[in-house]
Amino acid sequence: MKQKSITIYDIAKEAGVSSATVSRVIAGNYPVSEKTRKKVLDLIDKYDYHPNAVARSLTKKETKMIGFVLPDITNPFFSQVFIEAEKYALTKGYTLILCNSMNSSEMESKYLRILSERQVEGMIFMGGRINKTFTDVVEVNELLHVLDKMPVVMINGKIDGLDCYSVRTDEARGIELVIDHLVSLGHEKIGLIGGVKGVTTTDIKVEAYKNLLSKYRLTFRDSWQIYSGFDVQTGKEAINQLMESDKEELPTALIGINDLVIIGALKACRQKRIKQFSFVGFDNTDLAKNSSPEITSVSHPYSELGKKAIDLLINASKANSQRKDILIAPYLEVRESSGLTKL
Amino acid sequence: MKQKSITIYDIAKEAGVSSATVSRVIAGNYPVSEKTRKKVLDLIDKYDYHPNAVARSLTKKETKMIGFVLPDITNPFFSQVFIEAEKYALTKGYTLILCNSMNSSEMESKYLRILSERQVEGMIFMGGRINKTFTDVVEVNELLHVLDKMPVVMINGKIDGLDCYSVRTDEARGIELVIDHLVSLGHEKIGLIGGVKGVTTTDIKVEAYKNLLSKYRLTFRDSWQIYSGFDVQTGKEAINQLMESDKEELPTALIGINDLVIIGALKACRQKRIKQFSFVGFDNTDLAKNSSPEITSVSHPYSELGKKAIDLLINASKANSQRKDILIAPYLEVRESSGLTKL
DNA sequence: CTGTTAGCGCCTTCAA
DNA sequence: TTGAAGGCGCTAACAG
Repeated sequence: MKQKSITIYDIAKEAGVSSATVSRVIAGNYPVSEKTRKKVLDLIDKYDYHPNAVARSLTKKETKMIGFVLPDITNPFFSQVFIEAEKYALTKGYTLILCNSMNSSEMESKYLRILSERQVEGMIFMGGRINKTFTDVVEVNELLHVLDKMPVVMINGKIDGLDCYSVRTDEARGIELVIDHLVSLGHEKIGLIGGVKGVTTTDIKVEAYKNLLSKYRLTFRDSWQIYSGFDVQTGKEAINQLMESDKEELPTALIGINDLVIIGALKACRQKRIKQFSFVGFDNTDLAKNSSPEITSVSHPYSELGKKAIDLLINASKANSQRKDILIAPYLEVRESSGLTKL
Repeated sequence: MKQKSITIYDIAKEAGVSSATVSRVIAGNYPVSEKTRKKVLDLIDKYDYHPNAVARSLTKKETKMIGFVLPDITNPFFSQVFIEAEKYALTKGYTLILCNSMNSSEMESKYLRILSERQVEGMIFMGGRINKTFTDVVEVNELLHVLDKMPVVMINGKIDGLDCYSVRTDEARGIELVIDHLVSLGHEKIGLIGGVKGVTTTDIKVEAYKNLLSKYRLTFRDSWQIYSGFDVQTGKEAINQLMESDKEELPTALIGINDLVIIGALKACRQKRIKQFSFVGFDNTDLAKNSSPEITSVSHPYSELGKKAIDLLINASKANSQRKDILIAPYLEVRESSGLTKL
């Protein structure tokens, strides 16, 4: 392996033209006579020549690379957005660099530096520091430095006072979809489990939940809205806590802050042989589809989120007329779990 | 945004030294007087200067980038390896470029070209063309071109006659772990469902399965080994097919080619109210853990696979003494599903 | 339509 | 211990 790589000069010399001409043939942006064009193309083919993107980046001061920072790509919630962004970026000639911060602020900082050194043309953030309601000053400062050099898009997150683009799922609308669905099935007592107070996505959902109950004049009990967390275990805990409250006044349907919480809740109910709840999850991950019973879930507009994020970055320099904040509606994927109790 | 970026020259000028000296301070590989060193470092700090990795790559002819090509990062089987590789690469100063081929040969080819142009120092392949038992000539030729320029590692796949590195899970050993486990639970009639004949991972498992049954003198029926596919639906189909065969001679335990197939099988059994099988999956994805019942599954050595792949690439140029093929043992994650039938 | 020239930002001899 | 100079491979004026 490792043969000396051939350059634009080698092609030029053998074709009896200058390197500039070869460059023009490749770029196709300036006129070249058909004859020399063909000669050059033949040689390019003969030697299987490929232009060196590093050299090109240095000259043109554009790398066609975008950094994508998220906590953990094994989480389908992130990977589904990422993959859509990648596919779309490819069609636009951009390459993404995925950076898994593993929820570590240090790793996130390290990646910020690396991406910056590698001269990416923009960064996309999803999860991590952009989802804290109370933000860390040092972390925000790092982002400010980045913003000095390139455009930034935040997906499903936002930090106040940071002048960057954002693309978000309209989660309040998601909760509305769920409640409409449950009400149409006859439910009037609806609970919300999971999440952590102070995390943006939780706060938005809880607020929407309360507003809608009030708007629809549905019953509300403090004990029906249970903060617990984001994983399976906390879903179980939420059920335990719920069942310890007044048995006379239990909800008939439960909305989960995400699918995992619902999976936990289902497990707890199965163990305790409880069959009195209908369930709706959030995120529409593969877990929802493959669970038994299959879980009705709010689906983020994954494809749109990914594409819009890329579009915003690519067009950031051109039109500063474009909207900086984009809100996209989710949709409801109805499956078995929301029809468990017949009312 | 987009301020003119400062260079090594700006630092040099203000420090009253040459750019070479600044370069030396940064690299730290040549002696520099303590006084100028400090002066330079102070300025670097003052201007928050970061060296331009693109320019460095061009001069040093090393990009510290590695391409990682796989079919679909939303599949946890791939993402778990990728993330381990990424974490490890980071500690070695390398950045990975993830390329999702979406099982499209065209996209895979396109990415090969892009990675090559971007001057990555090596490529890792997982899934896709490297898993076909019968290989496409054109596809192999493309890989040969790549091999001319850089080292290549294949994870859990191999193409004969291609001189590249490989890291694989010892899947035959995985099947042995499963059968040992099932035998220890008293099973003597064991089936294997899922997969497609001609796909390497299927072939390896089926062969190991047959060998071990014969070695342990366990009953074998042709109807107990059912090719069907790799997803939930095909798992259901396998059960349907199995139940149409001689009812007197059914297995008591079923091994799945992967977790999804077992999830499908569990669904089918629940629908038909069949309770006569124990189940073991393969891959140990989050689906296995979060399913009900939780699925016993063979876990790939995800972390080792990822790390070894990176190590092989990084050391490819140095020691050609290292082994080119590495086989790593999987382990069994025992959960509920293998204990469903008491014998 | 085509060649010449001057960088892009950095590293690495070679000389001092 | 330091500076000058050349070059990595390509592109973008500027001439012609």
